[in-house]
Amino acid sequence: MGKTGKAFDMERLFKALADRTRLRLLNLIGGDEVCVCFFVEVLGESQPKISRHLAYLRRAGVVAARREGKWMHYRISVPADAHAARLFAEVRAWLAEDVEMRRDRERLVKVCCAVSPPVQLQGAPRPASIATARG
Amino acid sequence: MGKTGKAFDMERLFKALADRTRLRLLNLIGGDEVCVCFFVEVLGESQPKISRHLAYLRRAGVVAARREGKWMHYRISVPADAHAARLFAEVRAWLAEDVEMRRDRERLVKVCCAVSPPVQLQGAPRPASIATARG
DNA sequence: CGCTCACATTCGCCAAGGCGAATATAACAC
DNA sequence: GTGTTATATTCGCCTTGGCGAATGTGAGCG
Repeated sequence: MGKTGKAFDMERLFKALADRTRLRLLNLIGGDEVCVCFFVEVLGESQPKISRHLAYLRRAGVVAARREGKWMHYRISVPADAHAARLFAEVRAWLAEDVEMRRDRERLVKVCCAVSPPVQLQGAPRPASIATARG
Repeated sequence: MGKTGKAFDMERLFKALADRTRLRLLNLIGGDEVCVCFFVEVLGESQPKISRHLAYLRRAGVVAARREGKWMHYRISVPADAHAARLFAEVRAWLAEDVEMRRDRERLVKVCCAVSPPVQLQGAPRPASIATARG
């Protein structure tokens, strides 16, 4: 439950969705678990900016983080409330069809599968589903 | 189309939904056409506050207004974009189940059907569906 | 015309939050 | 311990937007 005692805070959810960078992040995560360094590389935004928006999404309860050594992986955290979950799924389906969002995902795949990735990404753990679909 | 040339501006939609007063207004409108004076009465907020939030919703393209003499009626304006429309329907279904939102609608019905309504509301045009279901 | 009613807008103030720049922290290597 | 890497947080500045209070506007009435 949120701080107000409600099952899920609608206002807080919509505030979290009311920013293009955060929508791009949610889109890049998709059904996977993605390392921060990929967000920075693919979106071409500063690392602190990415990190701040990820923190905002975490506070809103729509993503969760997992540490793996130096790296942090982010994944979608589906809301417990049924209506919130349906709505969230709707949002992600919409994102999946947006032009800019498609381009972002294409860049993510390209960066993940590159034979010689950017220097900053050498050794970074790849998103599972993309790395698997590599061959 | 929005100013950016996109079919529907997701960010703008979510900004419009990221405020409790605006969510309460959308909920009160429902599938109907409601006069501003009822919003003021039912929500117990100042008239300028209500009017400002209605203007915000209008700019975001989610409500439309119609003048009838001195009165202004607001109704939902369903987005043309299919994904936006589905998402918007999802939001309204969610609103319909929220406790505070239910209370608001009950107050609206009560005020509309009152034998001796508040002075400010005497002669105000009632929402069609509620007035019809009166008997 | 003036007056009133219903609503919209403007103004001044304040808090939330977006940004780049700098700094802090956590984990690993040595 | 030092140093480096990956990520998080803080700081100062600026814009957005919420609020109450005051004012503006448009429609009807006499």
